[in-house]
Amino acid sequence: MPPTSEILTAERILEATEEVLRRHGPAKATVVDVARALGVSHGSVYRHFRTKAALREAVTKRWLDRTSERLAGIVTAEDRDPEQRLRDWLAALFAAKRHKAGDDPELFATYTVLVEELGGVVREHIADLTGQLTRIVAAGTETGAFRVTDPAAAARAVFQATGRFHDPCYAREWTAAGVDEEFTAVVDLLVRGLRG
Amino acid sequence: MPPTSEILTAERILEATEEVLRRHGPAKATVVDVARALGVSHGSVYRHFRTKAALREAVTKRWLDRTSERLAGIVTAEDRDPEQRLRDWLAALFAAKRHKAGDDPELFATYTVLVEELGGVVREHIADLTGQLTRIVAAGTETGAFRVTDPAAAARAVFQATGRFHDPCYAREWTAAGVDEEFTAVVDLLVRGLRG
DNA sequence: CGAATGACAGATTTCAATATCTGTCATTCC
DNA sequence: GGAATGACAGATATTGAAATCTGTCATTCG
Repeated sequence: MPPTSEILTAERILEATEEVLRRHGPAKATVVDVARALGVSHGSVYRHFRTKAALREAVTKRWLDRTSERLAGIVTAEDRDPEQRLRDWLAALFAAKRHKAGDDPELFATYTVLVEELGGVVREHIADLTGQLTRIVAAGTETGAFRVTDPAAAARAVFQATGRFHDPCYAREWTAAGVDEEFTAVVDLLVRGLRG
Repeated sequence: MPPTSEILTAERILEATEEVLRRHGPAKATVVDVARALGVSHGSVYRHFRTKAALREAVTKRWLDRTSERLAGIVTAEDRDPEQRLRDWLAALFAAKRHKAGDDPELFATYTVLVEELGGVVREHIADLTGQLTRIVAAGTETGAFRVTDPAAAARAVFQATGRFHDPCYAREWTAAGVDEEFTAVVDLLVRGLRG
């Protein structure tokens, strides 16, 4: 019944790590804490993750991937035209980030710190997201809804132009009044630009 | 001849403050340091600025205003059409920020920290900048170059959508390869959107 | 035999004492 | 008399010794 009796897997370590991060924050969360939470020695944790940095990286990647997976469904939603899919996707990204930031601010702040120290993981995540966006823009180009010469470049521009609504450095402004109108204004402007 | 012989003015205190900030950084710069640099007692500094926070605010406002003033000239450049003026203005804003960040990274980092703790000053500065943008967008609406219903809202959207190229939180990416192409891609997309 | 342990060295963090700073104001100086 | 000073109380920052953590590895355990 105690977790001690179960087999120690990487996944269980990641779960415990997230819990420790939520409790202690990024600065004070230690590998020893994680081991304590699992009822094992810290040496056992090092069997699954070579360094503390690797553990932090893995748990952050896991967290970012949860968002990517949610959005992936919108890319292939054939029941909506590309323009609507683009709007849905951007709105879903904004909503996902805003909920993460609003529901558990401690954990969000924690991951924001982690994300800053993990350049590679973030670049990969952003490449993943702009890849999804590219597929939507390309679909719109094919149907004639959008008129762009380079869907990938356009997707990158759209992603960067909406940074205010998904980049953690703006998180504190996501609760301000009127932010939804601002979001709509930016997205409308971008969609008009894509239509050419 | 020594600065001690000159009259102690708010401006001289602000100059000394900027120098102290450049040398010591935002965390270690003290009012005593400023007074020492001027060869006066720290009590004299408090005659001109009620608190340390007020001094930091004044020096930051001065720094931000230097950028606003440079850009104001572009708003009224009658020899260029509104679309070109918009492109010029955004490029000038990006160039100004990028140079500030590149030429004196220490001081830029310092002011970035100050800006973060001074919500009011920044809001005012942003209102100033979006006000300038609004005048350009409104001019374009009058000539028919742009088709927007609310120039102020459109200006705000353009400002927010270009955040990646003027918000200090992205400063570290302004030296990356390809950032100029990214800037052009975003501005092109926005201009197309304004043309409707 | 492979998984887990815990003692260990060196690096990092904590904590409490010590020093410095902020902001005030009675006094000095010109 | 108005500007400047410097002593002062309370708040904040620095410092270095002690505690904790990271990462390794010889040993134990099942």
